[in-house]
Amino acid sequence: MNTQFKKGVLELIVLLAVNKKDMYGYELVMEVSKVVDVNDGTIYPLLKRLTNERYFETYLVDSTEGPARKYYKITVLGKERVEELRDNWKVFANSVNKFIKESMKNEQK
Amino acid sequence: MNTQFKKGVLELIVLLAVNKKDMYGYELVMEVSKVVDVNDGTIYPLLKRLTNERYFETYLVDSTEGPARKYYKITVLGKERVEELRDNWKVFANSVNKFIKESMKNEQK
DNA sequence: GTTTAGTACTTGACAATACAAGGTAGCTGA
DNA sequence: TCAGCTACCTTGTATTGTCAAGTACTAAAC
Repeated sequence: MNTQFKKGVLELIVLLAVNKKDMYGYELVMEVSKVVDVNDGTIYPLLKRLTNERYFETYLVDSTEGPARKYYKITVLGKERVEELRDNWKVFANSVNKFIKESMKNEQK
Repeated sequence: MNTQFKKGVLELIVLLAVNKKDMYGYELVMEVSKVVDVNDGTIYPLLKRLTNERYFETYLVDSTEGPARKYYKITVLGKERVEELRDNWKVFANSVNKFIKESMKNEQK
């Protein structure tokens, strides 16, 4: 998996996941891993940052399977951020795809 | 424009452009700018890196409009790299798009 | 003939983000 | 009790893009 492609996109994926439903860190690692390979040491600092930036709020819930789970819940600000990033991504991905198509028309032999 | 999205993709775009035809640095800055906002101070170091990694070869051509132009020409290794990155990008972009679609189905109100 | 605008490239300090590796600690079942 | 899973967190490092500054060449305007 190309590490560089992930830059910035992980934030979008995490926001999208939490936007769908409240999730705890470990659960998010599993969920996000379905889409892109990701290390848990990448997710936790990201969650912290997004919480600091007021996109998430957190609450603890006891678990019978281990230590308490820290759940992340999206805020109004977070919802705005999801939309912003989602739009940015679409525009970006479309321009890249367009450029790829055009450059495949006449490659050098 | 989201800076982070660009990471890694810029390499693909530059490779695609040079794969299409030999180009000089300044020309590439203009060409790539059509797709994504980019700083010329970003492109030149990237070209140097890609040349060091044997994806490009270079040659100088005099110009009547300023200093000599350093042209970049793609190598066999570079062509392989283009294909690899292009495939990686497609897989990556598709998974992200799929995840976006799925998460839009049932967002939290 | 000197200034100006545009072309062309380089360098170095900096910021953001992902990864690897490591640590802490709770719970369950053998 | 201790192995294995769950759950969370931190630190050091590498990669890559940005920004700012600078060098230098040419043509055309003045």
